[in-house]
Amino acid sequence: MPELPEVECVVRGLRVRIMRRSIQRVTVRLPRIVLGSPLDLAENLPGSTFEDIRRRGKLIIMNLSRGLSLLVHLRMTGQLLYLPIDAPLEKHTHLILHLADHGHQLRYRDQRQFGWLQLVETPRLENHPQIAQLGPEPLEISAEAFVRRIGARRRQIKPLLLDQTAIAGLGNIYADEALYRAKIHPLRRASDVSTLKLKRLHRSIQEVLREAINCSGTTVEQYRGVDGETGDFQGFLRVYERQGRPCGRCGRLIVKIRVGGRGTHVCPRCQRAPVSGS
DNA sequence: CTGCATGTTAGGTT
DNA sequence: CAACCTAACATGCA
Repeated sequence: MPELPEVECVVRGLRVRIMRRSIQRVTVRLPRIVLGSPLDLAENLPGSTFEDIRRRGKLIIMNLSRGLSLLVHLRMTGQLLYLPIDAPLEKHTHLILHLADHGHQLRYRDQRQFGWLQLVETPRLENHPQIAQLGPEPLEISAEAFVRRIGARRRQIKPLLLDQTAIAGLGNIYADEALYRAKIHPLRRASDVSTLKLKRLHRSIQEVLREAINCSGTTVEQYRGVDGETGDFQGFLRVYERQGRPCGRCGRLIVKIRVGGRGTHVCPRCQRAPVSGS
C-alpha cells in the first residue's frame, strides 16, 4: 500500500519523467475516480504543463501552468505509470494523460478504485480540506514537537499514528514497524508512553521511512513505481506480515493482533502490553 | 454461494 | 472537541 515512502518514490519518478512536459489530451475511462470538481479534467487539463510535483503526507500534488493543480491520492492500490503510448492497456486503467512529445503517457491504474484524482485551482490548495487538515510531516517535525503533540493525546498509540491529522503519511506497515523498533506496544495510550520512548519513536519513524525511501518503497502486493518497478523494502520488514516467525531481537514469535480494527503485528516480548484497564 | 479481510477516509455517535 | 466505531469502496480468497 502506498504510504509516505512509496508516494515519495512516485513523486521522484514523476519529476524525472514529466516535469515541464505538457498534457495534450485526457481520457477518463472511469469517471467515478475523478472527484466532483467544478473544473472538468478533460476540459481544463489539455495545454497545461507540469511545473512542480511534490508530496504532502500521502497526497501527490502536481502544480500545473495556468493556475491549476492536480491532486492524486493512491489509497490502497493506485498506481501512476509512465508508459509508451503503444504499451498494452492494462486492466484497471482508469485515466490516461496523453503527453506531448516522446510517445509516452501517464496512466492511472487502481485495482480497487479507492484512489482519486482532483483538479483544483492552485490558490485554493491551502484551503483544500485534504491538505489543510493534515498533521506535520514526520520527516520534518522535531523530536520535541513530536513528543509534545503525540504525548498530549490519550488515544491508543497506533490508531493515533494512523490518524493523518495527528501526523501525516504513516500507514499500517510503517506504524507497525516504527512501534516495533521503538519497543512500544500499539495498544498503549500515547499519554502513557514515557518521553524517552516517544523520542525513540520519533527516531524510529524517521529511520524506517528513510530506509524505505532508499529502498524504493515496499511492495506487498500492488505497489509499483512510475516505471512499473517494485520496491525492495519488503525484505527488510521486521514485523509486518511476519506473524509466526521469530523476532530478530529476542526470538519470540511475532503475533498478529487487532488494534482499532486494524491488523497489527507485534513482538509480545519486545513490546510489553499495557496492563488491562489502562 | 457467504462472509470476511484488506487500507484509508468520511461520517456518525458517545 | 477527543475518542471511538462503522460504512464504504472492489476484489480475492477461505
